[in-house]
Amino acid sequence: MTAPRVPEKPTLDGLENSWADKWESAGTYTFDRTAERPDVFSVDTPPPTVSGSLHVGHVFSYTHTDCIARYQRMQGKKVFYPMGWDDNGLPTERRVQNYYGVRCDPSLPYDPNFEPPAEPGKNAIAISRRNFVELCVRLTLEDEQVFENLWRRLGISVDWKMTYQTIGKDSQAISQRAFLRNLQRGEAYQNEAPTLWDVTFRTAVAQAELEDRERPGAYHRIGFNRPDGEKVFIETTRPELIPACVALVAHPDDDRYKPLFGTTVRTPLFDVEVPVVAHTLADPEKGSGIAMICTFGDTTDVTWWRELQLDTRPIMGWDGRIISETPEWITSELGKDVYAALAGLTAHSAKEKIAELLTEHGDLVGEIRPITHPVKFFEKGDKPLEIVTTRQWYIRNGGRDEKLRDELVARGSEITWHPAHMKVRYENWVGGLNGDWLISRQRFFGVPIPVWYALDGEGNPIWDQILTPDDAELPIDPSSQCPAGYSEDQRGKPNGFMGDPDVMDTWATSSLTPQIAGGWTTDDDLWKRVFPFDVRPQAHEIIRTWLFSTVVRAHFEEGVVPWKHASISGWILDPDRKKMSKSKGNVVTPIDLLDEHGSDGVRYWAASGRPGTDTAFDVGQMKIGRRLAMKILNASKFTLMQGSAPASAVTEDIDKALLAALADVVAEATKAFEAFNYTQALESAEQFFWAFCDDHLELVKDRAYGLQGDDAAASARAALNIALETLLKLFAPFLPFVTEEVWSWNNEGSIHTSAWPQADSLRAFGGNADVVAPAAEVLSQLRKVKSEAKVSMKAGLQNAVISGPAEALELIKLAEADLAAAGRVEGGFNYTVAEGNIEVTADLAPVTE
RNA sequence: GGGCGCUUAGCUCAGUUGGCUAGAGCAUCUCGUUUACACCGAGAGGGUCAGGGGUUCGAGUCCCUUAGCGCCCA
Repeated sequence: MTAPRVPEKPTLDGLENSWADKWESAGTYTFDRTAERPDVFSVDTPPPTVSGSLHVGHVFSYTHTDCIARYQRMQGKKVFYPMGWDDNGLPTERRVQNYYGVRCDPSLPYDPNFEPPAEPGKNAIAISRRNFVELCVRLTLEDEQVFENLWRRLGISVDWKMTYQTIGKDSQAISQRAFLRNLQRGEAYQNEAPTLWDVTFRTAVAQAELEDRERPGAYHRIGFNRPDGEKVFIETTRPELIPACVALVAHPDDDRYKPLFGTTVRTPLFDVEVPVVAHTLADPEKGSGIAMICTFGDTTDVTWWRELQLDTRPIMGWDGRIISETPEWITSELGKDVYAALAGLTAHSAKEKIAELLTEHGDLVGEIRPITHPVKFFEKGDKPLEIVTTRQWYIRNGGRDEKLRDELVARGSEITWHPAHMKVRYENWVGGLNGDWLISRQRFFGVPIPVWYALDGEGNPIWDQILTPDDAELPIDPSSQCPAGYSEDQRGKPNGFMGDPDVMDTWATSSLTPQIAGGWTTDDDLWKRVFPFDVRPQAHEIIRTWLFSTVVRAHFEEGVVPWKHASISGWILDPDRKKMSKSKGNVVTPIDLLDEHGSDGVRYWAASGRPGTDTAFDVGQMKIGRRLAMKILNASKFTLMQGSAPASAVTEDIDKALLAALADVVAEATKAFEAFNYTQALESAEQFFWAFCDDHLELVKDRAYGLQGDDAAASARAALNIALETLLKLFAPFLPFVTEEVWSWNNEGSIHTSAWPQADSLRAFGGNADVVAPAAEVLSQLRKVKSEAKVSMKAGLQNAVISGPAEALELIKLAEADLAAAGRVEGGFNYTVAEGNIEVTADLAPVTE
C-alpha cells in the first residue's frame, strides 16, 4: 500500500467544485443500464417548478433523498436517479410575461424575427402563441441550468445524463398517449359541468389552485313570494344571481322554515317558481337562516344542486358578464325587462343595478349590511372566481365512483409511508373526493389535449365524435395539425373538424413522472428495469395532488402502485415558526448558504430534519455540520499519519472493544437507513465519532506512537484505520465532499461507490463493546480532577484509585495501560470494589522541573 | 366544524416495545495555547417533560381531558 497523501493543512474550501467535476468526468453516479430490477434502486425525483426561484426548501428536501440514494448505492444497488424539470403550465407563463414584458395573443401571426427587449417595458408586448411558447422554452432552459448548477454544487448524486422536462417532446408524447389510453378505456371523459372559472384568464381552475381572500361584501335582505301572499326573506351577498335561483334552502331542523319545506315560492322581479328545500349545510345562524341556491354562486350551491338534483339556470358568461340572451325560464314581462337591464353587465355592475330595481319594487328591505367574508380566488388571479358551466375533460379518480375510490384508498396501503402517519392524509383526501379530476385548462403553454372533433353541416362540433391521432404521431398539436382523413383547409368548416383548444393541467403530466423518467413506451428495456419505482420523495402538501394523481395513473395503466415507498419531507420554518416564503421576505438564497457554510455543512443541517417534520431554518446547525466536516479532516489526518497495519494486528482488548462498539453503530445506522430514517443514521455515526475523537484517539495516542512496543502500536494503528474507514463510509451519504476528499488520500476510486460497512465483519474481531463506556468514564473523571484543579490536561496524577462494581473494574483493567498513559497517571491505578457508580480519585503529581 | 401533527434546558431537537438519577448540540460560566484539530480541547451550571386526571410496582412514553401552536380539508 502506498503511503497516504495527507495534506499539511487540510481544508474544506473548494472541495465542492473540484469533486463535482471529478464525479462528472468519472461517471460516478451514472446509472448502470445492465442492472436487473432487483438490483436497482429507482427514485421518482420531484421535478422542481422552474420558475426561477431557488428556495432553501429545495435544498432541504432534495438532500434527504440524496442521502437515501447514496446509502443505497453503497449497498450495491444500481441507483436510478434522474432529474426532471417542471416547466409546464401557468407558473412558467407568468414568469415569461414578467421577465420579458410580453403577453400572449393567440390571434396574432408568428413573427420569426421577434426578439424580446432587454428590459421589460411598461406595457406588455402582445406576441403570437408560437412566439410566446418559444420564449417559455428559452427561459426555462436558462432556469434549468441555474438549478442544475445548484444541485451539482450541493452534491445531489443524480445521473445528469437522465434529465427530462415536463414540456419536452417525450413528456408530451407520454402525457398524450396516457390520456388517449385513458380515453379508450373510458377513464377519461368530457362533460359539461359547473367549473370554477377565472374570468380574467378565462380558464378553468382546479381546487389545488384556489385561495380564499377576505373581501368586502354586503347582505341584501330580499323577499321571496309565498303562494299565500306572505314573504320569505333571504339575505344574500349576490342579488345579481336571483335570475339564476333554483331553490331556497334551510336547515332541516330549523323550526322557522320547517312548514315551508316542500312548498314553492316565486322569485322577486323575475317571478320564477322555485322549491323550498332542506339541507344540513344551510346554516341557521347565517343571515335569516334561509338562503337562495343559484347556479352557481359558490361551491356550496354546486353541492346543493348536485345532492338535491335541482334545475340548472346559468346566467354567468365565461367573460364574467351576465349572458345577453334572456333565458327561457324567465317568462314574465317584468322579468324579461329586468333581465334585459342586467344583460352584458359584469357581476359588480349587475349587483348595483338589481339592488336599485329591487328597491324600486319593494323587494329589498332594510339597510344593505356591509360585511367582510372569504371569497374564492384563483391564486394568480385578481377577480373573484365565478362558477360557470363548461365542457371540460375529466379523468376518473373515484370522486364519483365508490368502487374505484375504495380501490384507490387500498392502493395507499400498498405504499410504505415515511413517516407512517402521512398515509392518513392520503386516505382522508381520497375518501373525501366528491368529483372527478378536471384536467383541461384554457391556457397556451402546456401539453395539448390530443383530440379533434368532427363538425356538422352547420360547422358546430359534434362533441361525441372525437377524432384521435395515431400513436406514432405523438406528440401532436391539434391546433396546427389535422386529423387523419381531413385536410387543413377543412379546419373550422362545415363537415370539417376543429382541434380541442385546451391544454392539460400540469398535474396531468406530472402524474406521469415515473413513466416519463422510466421510459414507458419509449424505452421498454429501461422501463422494466426501474418500474415500479422504489421511492417517491415529496412534500406533504401535494399528497392530494401529485402523489394521488400518480397513483391514479399507475392504477389505470399498470394496475400497481407506482412506488414501494413514499418519503414525505416537511417545511422549512423561519425563526418565528412560520413557513418560509418569498412574500415574507425571509428567504435566503441557497447558493449564498453553500458559499458560507459549505455544502457539507448545509447538508448536515438538512439531514438533521427528520422525515416529514417541519424544521427550523438554523444556520447554527450548518456551522455544526461544518465543524463536523472539519473534525473529520483533522481526525483522518491524525489517523492516517500513524501509519497502517493489517487487520490481523488488532490484538489489544480496547482496540477490539472499539470495533465491537462500532459494529453496533453500523447496525443502527443500517437499520435506520433501511427505514428511510437518515437523521437517525447520521446521529448514530456522529455520536460515535465524537466519542472516538475525544476518548479513543486520546486513549491510544501514546500506544500508536509506539511508546508501548511495536505490536501494541500495530494493534492501535490497524484498529484506527478500520474505524476511520468505517466512519467515513457512515458519513459519506451526508457529507459527500469531505468524506470523498479524505478517502482520496489513500484510496483509488470513489467512497460513494465503495461497499457499505458490515457490522459482522467488525464483530469478527471478538471485542467486548462493554469496555468502551467504563473506560471513557474513568478518562472523563481523570480529566475532571485536572479541570477542577485548573491545571493543564498534560499535568501528571498519582495515587489514582478507581472504585466501582467488580465487573466494571474488570472491564476497566482491560484498558489500564492506555488509561494511565492518556491520564498521565504515575504508578498506575488502585482498585476498590464498591457498590454504585464508578468513582475515580487522584492527586496531582508534584511538578518536577 | 372534521382530520393529522406538535408542546421536553435560554435556543434547536433526541428520547425505540413504559424501566436506574430525562439526554445531545448551540448558547452561558470556569479552565486549558497538549505537535490531528483555536473552524480546538476539558469541566460545570441549567428541565414541575404545556396543565389536569387516570391505568401501572413504575409514565416524557399508554388512556381521557383542557389549553396553545402548525398544517391539511370543509
